[in-house]
Amino acid sequence: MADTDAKASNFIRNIIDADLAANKFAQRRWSGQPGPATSLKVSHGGTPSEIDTAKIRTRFPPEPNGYLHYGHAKSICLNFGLALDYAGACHLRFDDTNPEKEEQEYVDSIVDAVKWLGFDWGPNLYYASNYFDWMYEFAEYLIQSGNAYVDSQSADEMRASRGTLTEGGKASPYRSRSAAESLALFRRMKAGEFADGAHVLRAKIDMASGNINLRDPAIYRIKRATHHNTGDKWCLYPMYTYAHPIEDALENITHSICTLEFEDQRPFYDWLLDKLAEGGLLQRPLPQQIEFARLNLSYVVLSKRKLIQLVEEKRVDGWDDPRMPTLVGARRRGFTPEGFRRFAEMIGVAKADAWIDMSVLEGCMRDHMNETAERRIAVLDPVKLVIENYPEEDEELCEAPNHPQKPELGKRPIPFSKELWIEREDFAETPPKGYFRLFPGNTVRLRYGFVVKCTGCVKDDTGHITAVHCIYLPETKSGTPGADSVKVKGNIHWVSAKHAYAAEVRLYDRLFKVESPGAGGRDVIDDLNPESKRVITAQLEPALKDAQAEERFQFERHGYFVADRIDSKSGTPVFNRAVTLKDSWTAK
RNA sequence: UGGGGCUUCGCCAAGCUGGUUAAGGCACCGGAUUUUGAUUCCGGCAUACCCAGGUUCGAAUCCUGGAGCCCCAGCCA
Repeated sequence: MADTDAKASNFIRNIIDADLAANKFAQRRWSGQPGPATSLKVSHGGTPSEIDTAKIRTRFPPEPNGYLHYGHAKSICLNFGLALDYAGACHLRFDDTNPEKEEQEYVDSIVDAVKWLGFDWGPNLYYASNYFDWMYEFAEYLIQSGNAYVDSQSADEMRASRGTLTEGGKASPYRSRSAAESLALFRRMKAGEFADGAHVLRAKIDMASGNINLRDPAIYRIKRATHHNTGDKWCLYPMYTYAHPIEDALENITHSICTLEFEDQRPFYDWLLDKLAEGGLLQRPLPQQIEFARLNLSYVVLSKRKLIQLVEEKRVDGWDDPRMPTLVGARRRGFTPEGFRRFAEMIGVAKADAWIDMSVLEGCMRDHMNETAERRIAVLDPVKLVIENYPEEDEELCEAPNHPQKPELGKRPIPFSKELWIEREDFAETPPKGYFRLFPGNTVRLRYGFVVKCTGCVKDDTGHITAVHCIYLPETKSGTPGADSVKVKGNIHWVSAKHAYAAEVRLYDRLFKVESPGAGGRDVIDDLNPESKRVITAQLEPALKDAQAEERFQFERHGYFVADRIDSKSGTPVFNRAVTLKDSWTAK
């Protein structure tokens, strides 16, 4: 994955370049562990802290409350990619400050997903919840320095006095409470003396600010819930707004990259860290928050609420359904990590709201698998082809290259006999204009086999074609001197009927049939593509019987398929279609 | 005049410390190769940068005014 080509410029790289040119981070120290400035004077081992050797530090900070999706892939590639390019480090950090929503199951799946995408956080796997003690101490400092107070209004009262988008808010009657009184109350909150919601700790900033986030945001709330990591140690938990900047600072993050909706939060981010640095609690330079536009993909929904709906209403087969835009789903679908990385590179990073067409992602997957997937033959909609002049009991081997552009991947034998399966759509009794496959009187090559001439077809009482007939030209076998003695335009694939492996194949297509599912107030359910999943029994070349779970192939003239990692059994793989081949014929 | 942000080819996106023929990718359209109607290759593809004024020898880049779109009133993240 060593990318030597210059990366496309973007505004974040420009910021980093400027920071590095100014030597902004040269004196940062890092003891090897996250911690406040006070812990940096000497490291935990008792020796002086070292200069941070990571040129930059970024982080991917998911909340473990759901499965990662395509949108996260963009952020992961961005953060880890930047760290790689700049000889920095990227931390995987669980932003687990709300125990009511978070579960171990999700942290496990997130770890798997990031690994699967090909990234490595080394020793830098962290949990916000491990910083709760420091966050608490910092909060006491804020109270003592007059920058925070305990508010005893109800949630409703707080909302009412916060004002509106166009009018400032009014101060809480508790805003003028003395630091000593707030501190005492805060300690009692920690000790569990109050019911949930009875009090809240608020930063004291500016109730009249045009930016609502600066109107004394709540930073700690009482919440009795068992935390997946800290258990029942705490009954009050920090809010994201307060916790996130501190997490970044404790971890020496240089560039804290997040999505646009947090832009209004940045003034608070800076305010908080500045106050704490003033108090000697954090080292400077402080991390800086940088916002970029999140991924919007056509034909896809990425909102957690809607994804949950799909799963709960059983519109899909779970979170890892190959049609789901989750990373676990993508993996089962046969999408590749390289494809995602290519996609992230291709769409770039900017601040303008952009809609990327799903076909771009599909194209990236196609590109990558075109380079890497071995070719195999599969007949998805089989109809018999009977070779009239081929002896009944005979059979012979033909040879097929595993990759047309990579001879080093070798060849494999495929058996040939009198009765073959071919694709129903490769025969036409009356061919449309421009059609150059099988039709009465026409010759085509059976790919890697012989040239055959179509003699007609057989139908049942209802007019349904049950078999196609042809004669073969024995001297035209692929790889023999006479192979090219007969020129043909058409080239179709086939599988020997008596040697074929009949397998379950799932043909997946886009989950939604419209560009913006759920737009205009519609229920996303109404926009579901009824043909997003078709399960068929296909006739595959015998070699495919040995496919290993998660092995990917190009089924020639069809697309890219993967042996399902869950349902494949040894000797009986089941295949999922990841994406079709580009088709400029049926597109017409 | 609540606050913040965005607007460059069909889709992304460089460029924005003023002077380039306005990068690059994807898509698309030609043509060549091809035992995948795939791939690959070669060629084409913005006198134009949301609009209107202004400054300047010169503006996508600076100034003024305007338009459109997105985000914010959780004790969610």
